[in-house]
Amino acid sequence: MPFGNVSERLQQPPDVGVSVVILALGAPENEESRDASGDSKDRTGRLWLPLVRRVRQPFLGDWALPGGGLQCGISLEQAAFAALESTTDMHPRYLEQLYTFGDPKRSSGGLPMVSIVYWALVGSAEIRTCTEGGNVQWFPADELPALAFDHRGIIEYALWRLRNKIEYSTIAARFVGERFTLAQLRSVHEAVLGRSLDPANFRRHILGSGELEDTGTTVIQGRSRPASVYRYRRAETTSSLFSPSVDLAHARADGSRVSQSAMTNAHNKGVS
Amino acid sequence: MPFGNVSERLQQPPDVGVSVVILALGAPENEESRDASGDSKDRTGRLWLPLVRRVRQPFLGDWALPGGGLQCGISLEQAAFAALESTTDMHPRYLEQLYTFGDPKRSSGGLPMVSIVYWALVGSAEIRTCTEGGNVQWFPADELPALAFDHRGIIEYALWRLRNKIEYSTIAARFVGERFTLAQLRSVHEAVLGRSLDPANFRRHILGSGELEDTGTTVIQGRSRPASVYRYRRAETTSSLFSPSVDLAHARADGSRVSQSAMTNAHNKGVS
DNA sequence: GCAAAAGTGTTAAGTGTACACCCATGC
DNA sequence: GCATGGGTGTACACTTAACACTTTTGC
Repeated sequence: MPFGNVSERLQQPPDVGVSVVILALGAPENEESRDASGDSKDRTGRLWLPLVRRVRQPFLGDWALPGGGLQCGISLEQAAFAALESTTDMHPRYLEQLYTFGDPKRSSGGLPMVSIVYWALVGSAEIRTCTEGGNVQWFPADELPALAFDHRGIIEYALWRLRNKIEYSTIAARFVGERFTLAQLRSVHEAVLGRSLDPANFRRHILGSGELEDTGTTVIQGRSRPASVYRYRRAETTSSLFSPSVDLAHARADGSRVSQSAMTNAHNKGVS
Repeated sequence: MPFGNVSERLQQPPDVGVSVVILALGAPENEESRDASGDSKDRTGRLWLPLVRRVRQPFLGDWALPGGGLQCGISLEQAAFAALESTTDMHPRYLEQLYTFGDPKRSSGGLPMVSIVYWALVGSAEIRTCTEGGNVQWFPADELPALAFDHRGIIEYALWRLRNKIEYSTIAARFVGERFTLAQLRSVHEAVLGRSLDPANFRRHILGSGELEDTGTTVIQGRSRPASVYRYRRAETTSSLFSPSVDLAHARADGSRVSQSAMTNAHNKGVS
């Protein structure tokens, strides 16, 4: 790592790092903002994300996205994966590149910095096992604290991308378990979109896509009629160059796939 | 710029550069592949792009995307702008970030390399003024030569993105002049999409979007009824963080805007 | 029985597509 | 007049959204 004063550094290429916007429906329960967030229904009905408190200037004390530097020999996806694991101890169930930010003004007086930003989704089950370190804390996506650099805008962009993508892809499955009822899947869509959806039309739309299959079993949720349990069909193996969402199989110790191409869909309209 | 052998370099962060996929309908006429491309209608009916011949290993002699290194003090967009101007002497009429490629395998034996890739559109008028240097040559997008690194896949991705985006945004205007007939605009769509469109439905669709306004003048194209001349409305000034397409005003000597937010459109479905 | 949620059916409105048709010009 | 492309009208298929209705459970 080269050192030098600011004027020397301006002659060189800027630092390049990888950051991750990690999104989940809910947050760990061993966390401080519990008292402010109401009951557990309020938790799982909103999007939450972990942030890291900065321990140096600039933006000392503000909150920032988890991230790390670039290294040779590993891919950008693996770098994002590592940044996610080192801060939250969780495995993402979806990971895709968001955008690369490099405007000199974004560092606000610090040294120039290029950030290759990924966004990740983690399932509700993984959140419970999350160990919360001293400088890592979860926040509701709609009640963010003071953020360092341009990270607030980056998070807004990730949320916008999630809202768009949930309408034409199967990423909602990353928030729930392998088996789920249509009501559970619908509540995910409602939490992300921020509005209620017609259960009848949601059913027809999601089943009509052919992505789901009935497992044959039913579960009783409340004091109502039992609901059929569905799962996503396998063989979403149409991965191609036109689907930059990453296959993390090679990056995971257990070798399980966490991301099938989520968007070779013809309805996809390009990132932005 | 640090030097060292390969094993030393593997300890350090990889090199980071900016590359550009430059697309146009047509190519300069002072160019060698003229004899192979047929008449001028064949030229303007297809997408062309300029490539640079590599003069060093790896991939010596193959063709590659124009690009350059990163510098502090300028934005990524400005770096892409500079790479475009230095190779083709042209001003882009549209410029947007495509994707950042960083897989270690993509260098194929060379040193690890991260490429922040942009894609650009240039108008037909600018192409004629293009000076073609010795190592720069234009190729049809559907007849590419041997390409270095993973640049073929990058170009395919850019073309896929263009085909998607032309259906819900106004980027087709970047290929034509400020004033145009609906037939001219339709021929752009047909060239990009690779299929013919119903003139009546195209008219209704494009006029129904409210983006065009009639200039009141007409032109006679062939031996047919005169066609009304349209232009895009001004005040596409809803630029926001959700529209990463770049405003190049600050990067242009004449100060004219070349890109208004081309996609705060609700139909946008995220990049990929 | 009653409440609540699962699941089905129906209908009106909107959208995309194919194609028939008229209009204005050059020849 | 005739051919050509500009421009309008229209019918049909399909999708979307709203909502009434039936079914199956807990209480």
